[in-house]
Amino acid sequence: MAEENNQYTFENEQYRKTYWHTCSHVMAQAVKRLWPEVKLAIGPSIDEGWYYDMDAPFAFTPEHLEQIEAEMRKICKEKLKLERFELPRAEARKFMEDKGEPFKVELIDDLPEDATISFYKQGEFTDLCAGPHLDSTGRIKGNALKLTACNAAYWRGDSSRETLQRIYGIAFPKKDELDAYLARIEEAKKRDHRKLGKELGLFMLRDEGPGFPFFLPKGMVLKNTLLDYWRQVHKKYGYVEISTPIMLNRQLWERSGHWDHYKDNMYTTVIDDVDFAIKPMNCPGGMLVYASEPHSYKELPLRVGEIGLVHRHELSGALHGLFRVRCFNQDDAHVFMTRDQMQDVIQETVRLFDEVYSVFGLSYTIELSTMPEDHIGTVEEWEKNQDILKKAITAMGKDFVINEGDGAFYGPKLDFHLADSLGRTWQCGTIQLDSQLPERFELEYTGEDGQKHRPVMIHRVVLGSIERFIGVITEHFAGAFPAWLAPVQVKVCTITDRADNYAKAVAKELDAAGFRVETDLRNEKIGKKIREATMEKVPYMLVVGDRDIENKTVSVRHRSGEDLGAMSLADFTAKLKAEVDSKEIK
RNA sequence: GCUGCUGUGGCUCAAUGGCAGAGCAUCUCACUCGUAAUGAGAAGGUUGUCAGUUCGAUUCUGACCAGCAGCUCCA
Repeated sequence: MAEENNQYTFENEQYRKTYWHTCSHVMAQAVKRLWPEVKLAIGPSIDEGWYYDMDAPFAFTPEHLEQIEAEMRKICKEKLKLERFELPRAEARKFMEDKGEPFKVELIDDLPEDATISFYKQGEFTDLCAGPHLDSTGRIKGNALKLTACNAAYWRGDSSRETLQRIYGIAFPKKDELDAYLARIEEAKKRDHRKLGKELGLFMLRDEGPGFPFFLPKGMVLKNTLLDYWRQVHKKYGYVEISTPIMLNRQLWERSGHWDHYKDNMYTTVIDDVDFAIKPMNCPGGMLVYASEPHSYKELPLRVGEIGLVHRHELSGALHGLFRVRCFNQDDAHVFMTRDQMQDVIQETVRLFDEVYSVFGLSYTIELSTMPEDHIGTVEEWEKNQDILKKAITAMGKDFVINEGDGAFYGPKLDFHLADSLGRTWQCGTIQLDSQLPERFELEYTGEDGQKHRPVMIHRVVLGSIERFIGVITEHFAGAFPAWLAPVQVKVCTITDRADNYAKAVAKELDAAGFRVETDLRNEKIGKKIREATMEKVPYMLVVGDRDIENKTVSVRHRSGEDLGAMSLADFTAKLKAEVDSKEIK
């Protein structure tokens, strides 16, 4: 407990959580003072700050939040002591019933019969809570707290239950820290890929197709460059590539299990009286390719990649820029192997992931998702497969956290969550172990013994969805993509129209050398051209004027503002080539 | 899908129950300029859609669509 170790600093995570937890109670107290009819549900501290869920007869607005904040500051000034006391369950229940707090009663009802329930009292306000808490509301710095949002949340996370009002807050020991936090949030908003995507002309979304992104010319360059790299890496790791149809008949989806387990998210249609579904996943098509010819153990592990366009009908409220769409390209691959090869293949796949992510300077955390309620296959099979995943990852010296019951319906998986430069994480890569689909599709290979055997397989994506990955790196780089990825790598800017022909010749030469180059020959001042190219995040600007024509040079400026001076075009080309080839992040 | 909010030229945003405005971008003209915005002019909008109230609706009401925040969901 914070009081005991006397670590009154946010460096101490326990203290930080306790601080925020107490803030949440102060917030609840403030709300009850202002609107006694509000029913309290639950108010934990979270990774950043806290929230409190409550049932109010109206929806909170930003104006309400200001009122609540003011009341919270008052409570802090009052320096109310937090006193802990305990009651047996039955008394605790009656206590909350008398106070007219139905959600608290429900919480108590879920505790064991013989439980003793702790409460914290601060002034006139008492709340059910396990603690710990600060010893006084006076410990909270009133001017360094802020209520950041009010929103809806389901009671107990259940969409069939009451919709409650949730208020989020954040607080720090000092006002500077609050200001720094708020500044960081502002910075995050500037990096939002939806904003940058529009500004940089990467992609767009239209009312005519909610969740179906359009890629614009510059976004397409990004996507294709990414895919070129992807193909290069996968070739190195021994993958072959296939492409399977977007639409296949119902029978196939019934066989794969998708019709039963995933139908609500699938787009279906009827053609010549036969049900068809647009693929939400690539695997059944991949199964058909494997099954189309006999295989030998000598071919295994057989690594088959597919950049597959999938469609999934996600709930309208879940859509979010490129992070959550209804149609996207998966950089999918299925690796067919013998049971003996499983661990090696998983480890090889993780090495491939490491190689790809490091190119972008992205770090990740791993989650192991285990057997869900709705699954196919036996429990023994699941446990065996989960163990293999654990063993493979542990042997590589990597940490993981377990995400209970979140596996795919056909098998357990390792999910790779990428952190962007602001520390937010997005699931991108996944490695899913599957012995069910080979069974359902009766896949076989001929073993050394001349007998037919059933292979096992993994489904895996590195980038995840190309769309999501583009969103992640857009935010990660704040739109300033490394030169090898930048849609436009060089902008040749003229000082006067006397340099037009020279600029065109420079651009032509760069284009011939394989670079993506644009010219800015507009009748504008050089300052304006520099400004606009910088805002477009073009890595290099080549300024050319009379002096450069005379000396046969280009004056090089990096988007960071650094002036690299005049050099020959050959020198610049060599420099850029080195930067592109090394995929340097700059 | 749920709760709340939002929707005005290509973009960012004003304003109003009585002829809809600015900046940027676009086009034209002048300026020919050395590292983050040269000046002037022109053109551009049935205010998301459909109903309703009203003498009159972009403004008020309702439904729908889309977006935003969060929840739920997420192979």
